[in-house]
Amino acid sequence: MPPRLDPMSELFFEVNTSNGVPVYEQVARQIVSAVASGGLDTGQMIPSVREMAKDLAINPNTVARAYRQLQDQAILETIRGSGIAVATGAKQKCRALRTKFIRGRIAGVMEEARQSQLTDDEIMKMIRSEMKKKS
Amino acid sequence: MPPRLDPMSELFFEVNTSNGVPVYEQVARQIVSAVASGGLDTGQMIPSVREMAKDLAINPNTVARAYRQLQDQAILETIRGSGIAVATGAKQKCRALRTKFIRGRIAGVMEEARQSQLTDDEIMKMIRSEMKKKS
DNA sequence: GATACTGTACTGCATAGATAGTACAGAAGA
DNA sequence: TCTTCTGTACTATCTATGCAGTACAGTATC
Repeated sequence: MPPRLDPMSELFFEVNTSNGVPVYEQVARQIVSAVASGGLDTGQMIPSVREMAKDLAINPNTVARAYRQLQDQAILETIRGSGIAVATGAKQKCRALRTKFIRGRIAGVMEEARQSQLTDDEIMKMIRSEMKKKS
Repeated sequence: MPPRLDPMSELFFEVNTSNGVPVYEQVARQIVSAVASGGLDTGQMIPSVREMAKDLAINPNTVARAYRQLQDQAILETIRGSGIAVATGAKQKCRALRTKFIRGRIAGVMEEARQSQLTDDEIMKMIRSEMKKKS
């Protein structure tokens, strides 16, 4: 069995408690991204609930909730008494999830922009300008 | 004084109670968009709290909250006993608000996409594809 | 076997949003 | 003047959500 991952040495998880996004969602999402990008491989043990909670300065239950959500999607699997590992076939699922999630966000913004009666040109201008800012 | 606007005849307000966005926010946002786009002009009386509530099948207090929020921003002004009208200079304010809001949304999605370790190319591909879908 | 670690279930608390009800002040219109 | 409409204020309640704290069950390790 692969050694457990040191949460802060290789991955750079962080939570923002003031942006409205539930903390457990942020944790789950970052795990999905890490698996999708290859930062976490199948079979790899992830940090324990308590360890992750300590490092992120959040409640263990919040971490457990994120893990459970990913378990329900068969992305993580529990080895009781030992820990939680990345499940077989998780990478493909996570890539699909990531795409679906971001596409959903984009669609949401498009819908809001449409309701605001902005033209496609105006929207694209804003997008390009924000994308420049980012990099 | 201009006649009060019939809420459903000229504007097409609608609320979605299952998308997580507070109803009062949706109402306020649609008014801002209407003013920004010229659907509502300065001096125009908007539907009364009770009328709007009835048409949208929501609580009058929820409508009042949306109106109050816009009053605080000097976009609407109260004429006690008569109703609420679009304030002077509201159009410019609303255009600025709308832009700020949508830009913020776009920036949020960009940030999420970055955290998901997607490249700018991948993001742009998704955006173009979603924009096609929309129209 | 004892200890220390795993995950997990359960309960309670705090907050935010929406609703409902009531009451009040001011203006329009018959 | 009287009625009816406006907005506004205030309180209470219900619900959903997020999070913290505690306790419990199973496994690894010495």
